[in-house]
Amino acid sequence: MVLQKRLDYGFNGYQVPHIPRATRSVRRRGIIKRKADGNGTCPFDLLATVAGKLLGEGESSPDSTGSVKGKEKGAIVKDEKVKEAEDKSLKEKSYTEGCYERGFFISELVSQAPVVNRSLSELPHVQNDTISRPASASMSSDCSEKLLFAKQFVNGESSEEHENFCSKTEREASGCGVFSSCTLDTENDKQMKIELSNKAKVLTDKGTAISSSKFPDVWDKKPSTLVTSDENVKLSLSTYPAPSRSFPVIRNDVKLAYKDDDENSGCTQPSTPNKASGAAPRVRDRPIKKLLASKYWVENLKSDDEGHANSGGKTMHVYYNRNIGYKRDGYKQQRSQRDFPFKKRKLFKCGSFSNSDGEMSTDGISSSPKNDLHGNASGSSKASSGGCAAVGTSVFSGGRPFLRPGDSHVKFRIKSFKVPELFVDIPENATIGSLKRTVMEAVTAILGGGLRIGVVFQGKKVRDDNKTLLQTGISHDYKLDALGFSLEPNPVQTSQPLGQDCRSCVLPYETPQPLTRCPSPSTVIHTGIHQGRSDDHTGTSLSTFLESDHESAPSPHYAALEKISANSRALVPLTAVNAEALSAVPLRKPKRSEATQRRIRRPFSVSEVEALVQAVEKLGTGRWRDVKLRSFDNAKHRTYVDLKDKWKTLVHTARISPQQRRGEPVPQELLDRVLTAHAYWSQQQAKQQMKQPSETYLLL
DNA sequence: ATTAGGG
DNA sequence: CCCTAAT
Repeated sequence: MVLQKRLDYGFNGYQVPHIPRATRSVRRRGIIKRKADGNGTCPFDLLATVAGKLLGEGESSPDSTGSVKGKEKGAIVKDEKVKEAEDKSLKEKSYTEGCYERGFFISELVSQAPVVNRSLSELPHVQNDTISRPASASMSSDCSEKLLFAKQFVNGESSEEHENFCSKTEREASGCGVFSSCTLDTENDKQMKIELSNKAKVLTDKGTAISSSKFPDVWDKKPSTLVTSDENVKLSLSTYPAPSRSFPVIRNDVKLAYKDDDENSGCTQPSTPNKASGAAPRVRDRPIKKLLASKYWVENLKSDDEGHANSGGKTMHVYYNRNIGYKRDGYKQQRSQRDFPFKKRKLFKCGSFSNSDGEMSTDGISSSPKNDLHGNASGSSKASSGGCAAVGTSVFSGGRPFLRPGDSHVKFRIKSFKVPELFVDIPENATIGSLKRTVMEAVTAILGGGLRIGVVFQGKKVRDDNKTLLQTGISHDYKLDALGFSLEPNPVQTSQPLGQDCRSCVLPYETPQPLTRCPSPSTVIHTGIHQGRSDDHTGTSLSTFLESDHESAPSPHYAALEKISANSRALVPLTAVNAEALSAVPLRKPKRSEATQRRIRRPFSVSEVEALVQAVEKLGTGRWRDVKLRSFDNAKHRTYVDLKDKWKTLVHTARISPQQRRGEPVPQELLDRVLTAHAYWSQQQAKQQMKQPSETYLLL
């Protein structure tokens, strides 16, 4: 499978109302960085894998020292940071939304197509359309192109299956695809192979099949039915293209409203109460520590597909990055999540996508230029253009490709995935390397975060993860109009219970002001429809959810398209407030990677500790500058902040058991002195406060 | 520039 | 150690 990553970077053409940047940009940058660093833990393996391989791995450029360092920290997730990052993503997205899309394309393989790596320009209208979008400068990263072949092995029942697509047997996809290698810039030739263990299933929105373990509570995993057959579905990237037809993909239009943390988002506060309420311990409810940072994606649905009254905006709280932070040690993370689901979940809670389906939009991109008939072209163009779409889609064609009789394998290649939104804001004087890193981080954040893979077949979404490819109709001999994969908001975040809370929170922001985000004529085209989201899923069980979704019903491509267009308009509105918030958020922060290197770590030696203790004993805590002058005046690298921090850690160290201490052991004697001194000075400090309550206390 | 704390 | 907020 090849990923052609198209990144538009919004510098040049994209005109955004300028808004003062947030002052805290620096910090955010840091956040982002960390996020980017994380690899590996994705909600869904497939996605995760892809993202990880494509984005994370191999990305470490030599120059990104900072990044590397960042990894050290990576293990530690900072909720706040994550949130912020996510928020940022959201902001960016909304920001960008409707204006142009950035795409991540996995190009479809055409069997005949000789060219492995296609330049964007080569892409069919749709893609081109996107690319050509005004204002968006598209950068195509040369991602390695890989072909993805899905191969379905015939199981013993194959004959039966052939006859009847709907075999009773349900297979689950137990395996996750593994991409052997995929790096953005390098190793273009590598192939990615996805193997689904026996009983491969089509992963649907539920995404349960895929690493459900990571999000245990979110989805109820159905007990998978295991088939003993040896059949495997293998998706491998191959280099040769398969003929594919494009099918129209429908994309939902989602409006994202971003709310800055600084403005106490309603979400934040409300959420807390909820938590207390004991509402379902869903992720969402979790109050986020600093909700402030949380952003929301607000989806304003004026009308659903059916033309229902607008459901109101849907709020999606997206925390794309949440995972990233944890990635570093997936093991731990997972464990922790299980043990303390909420804890980690917190991050997500607000990030849940309330949109009913969770699948926001799918963009269809037809691989072959020819298939316009079905409106593919239009559909695709719309999709692609629709910067507004919340989610990226991929299109690929299934090729009927090489099927040998008796060989029930389905081979297809994902031509591309679009990354919903990436907004890059980077100084002109930034280096290319930093730009790359920045983009990479953004992409990683998005992919690593709450995305899941959606499968669209013949114009309709395949929601049942338990279905086999055959049951779904995807067989080696299927007509292959279209098999599409889409990147969708991760359902996890959408836990029902939470949804309302978040939503309510969001509401304020959702002010229905028409925002002309997508001024370009193409806007209409861009807008996607909100698929399947007609009903409010809140409270709906997942399964129900799936069933209820009308989308599941096979619908003609074009029908879907129509819907899309209709809905699209409604979605557009964004609150001015939101806009500002967004604009205010610093999108990118190249700084850290380049200039601001983290200082090297310099553990305090025992002698230093001794000096510190002695100084503090005499001067007390709170006079770090004096301490510095007194005992570390020569140690240029020791700032008073360092000394303060060291004291802090010393106190902590002294309080924990020796077994828990790490690093060069500090003599117990010193630690005892630390505690003594700390206690003494703390007492002194307390006394001081008692003496001069000052006006401050009067208030009470 | 410092101080205090959270991360 | 970093990052911020508050002094």
